[in-house]
Amino acid sequence: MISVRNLAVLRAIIEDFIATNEPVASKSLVERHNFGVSSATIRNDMATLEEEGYLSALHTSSGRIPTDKGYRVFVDQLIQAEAESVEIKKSFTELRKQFSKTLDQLTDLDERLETSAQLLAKATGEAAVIQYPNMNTVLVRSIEVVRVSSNRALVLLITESERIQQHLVVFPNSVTEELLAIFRAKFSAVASGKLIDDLPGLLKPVLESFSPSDKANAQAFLEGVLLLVGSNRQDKIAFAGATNLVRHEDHFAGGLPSLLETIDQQKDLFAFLSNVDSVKPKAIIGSENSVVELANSSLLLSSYQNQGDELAKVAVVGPTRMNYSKNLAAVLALAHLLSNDSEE
Amino acid sequence: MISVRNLAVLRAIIEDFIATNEPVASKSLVERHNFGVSSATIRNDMATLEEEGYLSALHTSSGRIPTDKGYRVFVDQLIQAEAESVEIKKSFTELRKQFSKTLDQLTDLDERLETSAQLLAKATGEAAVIQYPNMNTVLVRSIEVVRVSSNRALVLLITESERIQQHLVVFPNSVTEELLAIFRAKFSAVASGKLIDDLPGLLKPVLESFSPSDKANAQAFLEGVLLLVGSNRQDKIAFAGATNLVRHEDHFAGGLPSLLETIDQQKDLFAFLSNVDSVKPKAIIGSENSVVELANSSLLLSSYQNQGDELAKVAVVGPTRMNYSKNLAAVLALAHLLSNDSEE
DNA sequence: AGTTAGCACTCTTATCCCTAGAGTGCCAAT
DNA sequence: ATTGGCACTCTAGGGATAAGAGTGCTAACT
Repeated sequence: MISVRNLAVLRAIIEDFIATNEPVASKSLVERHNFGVSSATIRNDMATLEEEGYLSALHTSSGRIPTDKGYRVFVDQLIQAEAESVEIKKSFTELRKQFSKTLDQLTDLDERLETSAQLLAKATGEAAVIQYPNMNTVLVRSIEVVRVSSNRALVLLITESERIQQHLVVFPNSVTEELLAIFRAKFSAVASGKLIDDLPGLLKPVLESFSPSDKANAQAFLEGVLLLVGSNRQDKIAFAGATNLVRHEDHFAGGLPSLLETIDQQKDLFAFLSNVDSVKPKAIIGSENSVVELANSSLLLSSYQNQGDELAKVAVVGPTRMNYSKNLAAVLALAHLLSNDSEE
Repeated sequence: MISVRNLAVLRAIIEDFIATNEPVASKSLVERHNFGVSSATIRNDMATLEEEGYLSALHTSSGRIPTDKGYRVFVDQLIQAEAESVEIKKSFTELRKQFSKTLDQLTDLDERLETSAQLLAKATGEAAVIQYPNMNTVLVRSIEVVRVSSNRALVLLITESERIQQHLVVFPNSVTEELLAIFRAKFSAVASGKLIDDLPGLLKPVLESFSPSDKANAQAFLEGVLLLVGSNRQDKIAFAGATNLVRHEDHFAGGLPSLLETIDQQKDLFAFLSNVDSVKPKAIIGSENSVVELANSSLLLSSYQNQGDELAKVAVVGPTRMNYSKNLAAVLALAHLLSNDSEE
């Protein structure tokens, strides 16, 4: 039923619509693209495409705009062709280089992800969402401590992927350098090489080995460590590019404020991203979206990994008429950088 | 020329205008406020206020809106009365409590200021800007180091105000724990008790004391420290609440994008804030503003201190018709929390 | 003197109506 | 299957008009 030219026309319409944000007319199509046929023929194609549900018209005598289903086949083609597309590949390597320039210097997890989101938002001109990594499969390298004052110290958790997190612990009693060194040695010895998730169970028994006089401080130390462990569990996301959403304000009929609130709450969005079961890049277009507030936006996402284990997702949020090909390259580039597979 | 009731009317008009964002009519004024006079009388008052430049009318038969000059006397009154105002005082203590709940746990400078900006933005419903503190008067307590891998270590700079900054240093050659301890000891000994600003000059000579084999690593260590010092000099600001600006989009006739860019660039805004020479809270209203992009917004700002030395400014950015009294309380509360005067 | 009622006057905003133009859908011809 | 041609539909924009909101002014009142 759908011919090759039909698809070409669909593709052209989507491209033009993304570029202009105006319903596309048969005449302007033949002007811009070389179909070698007249506008009347294109009109016939458009009619069949509309019958099949790939296009819709605002009213009888307006141009056509793509439906979600129309975007769907377009994006599917795009993702399919992603590996071969010279254009995407070029954009990918360029962005990868550009991103790594800023990212390579950052090791603090928060800073790294926050910056990543900002980079992605800037590169795409849309909003960017990055899930905090799932640390289930990451091993602890060591626990470190730095004394700040008589009763304060910074506790650091260092993983094999060299992500560093820290927390300032306030001790009930003053602590000496020596005591902190003992804390560090005992806890780090137990934690080293273990899964982050297992730390709570493993470290608690260590408490028993301290004399009553040190126990309160050791407890505070332990709580500091566990807080770092816990902070890996929060269903946190990094978000950037809110101002880009504003540019498309009119597109989000449901109301931008409610959309921003959903993002602020993080939980829903995090859960939603987690439930997308694809490791490969994927687009979720308009009405396909189960998060109501995103109903007339698109999500373009991919996942990043650690040694092949999926850590979390990277996504771009924008209007259904976003530039999928450009944004796909950006998402892939960032996902690649955040992954630890190709560690030098 | 300006009577007491004139001022009361001005005040009422401003309050109503802030609340409704509609030109205020004489009739609605007498309905909402108890002036005990008729609308005709109010009209006379409004006429004199307009003659004196406190009000303006969009067209002959519309209500009146405050001019920048009108806001000026209103805000001046407010700041004058700030100390006595029960309302502001109550709001102040409440917000202070609320802010401190989240802020007290944060010691990392970036995190602390970023969160502060977010809190302020949320409390005011406007955008918030916080200057990074001027570290000219802050003393270094110590330099610390944590080994992460054979050629990486986290270098930390701890100040007397217990602000902590860190940076991951990558060494050209691998380093042992012992060597790092020596680095730490030598550099920290020199830096301790000194002004941050003086570190570059003081630390460079230390390099000479290392054997040629260690020099490259020591150099990397030093560069890490200096980078931390340098990051205090960047004219950096923390910003939050961009989405709140969007709500007032129509108000920023000059264009929101350019405003956001100015904020993104940071430099201009930082310089501008630095040049405001008031330690006391201050409002900068609309056209008084020398930063063009802020020309039709207001800035409500105060400064925070360390032992009486001004560190930097805290500000709220919003439309000229923002809620000055509420926002003043919030700015004061945050400035108070960021100050180190009342250190426990 | 200051205040007030009353009314004419002004300007905006909404609504209706109309027309020009863009674009399609379809038919008959190729 | 494609195309030129043309009727048909719907929108966007431009007056024109009417209703309503609000002021400014005058003359009367306290």
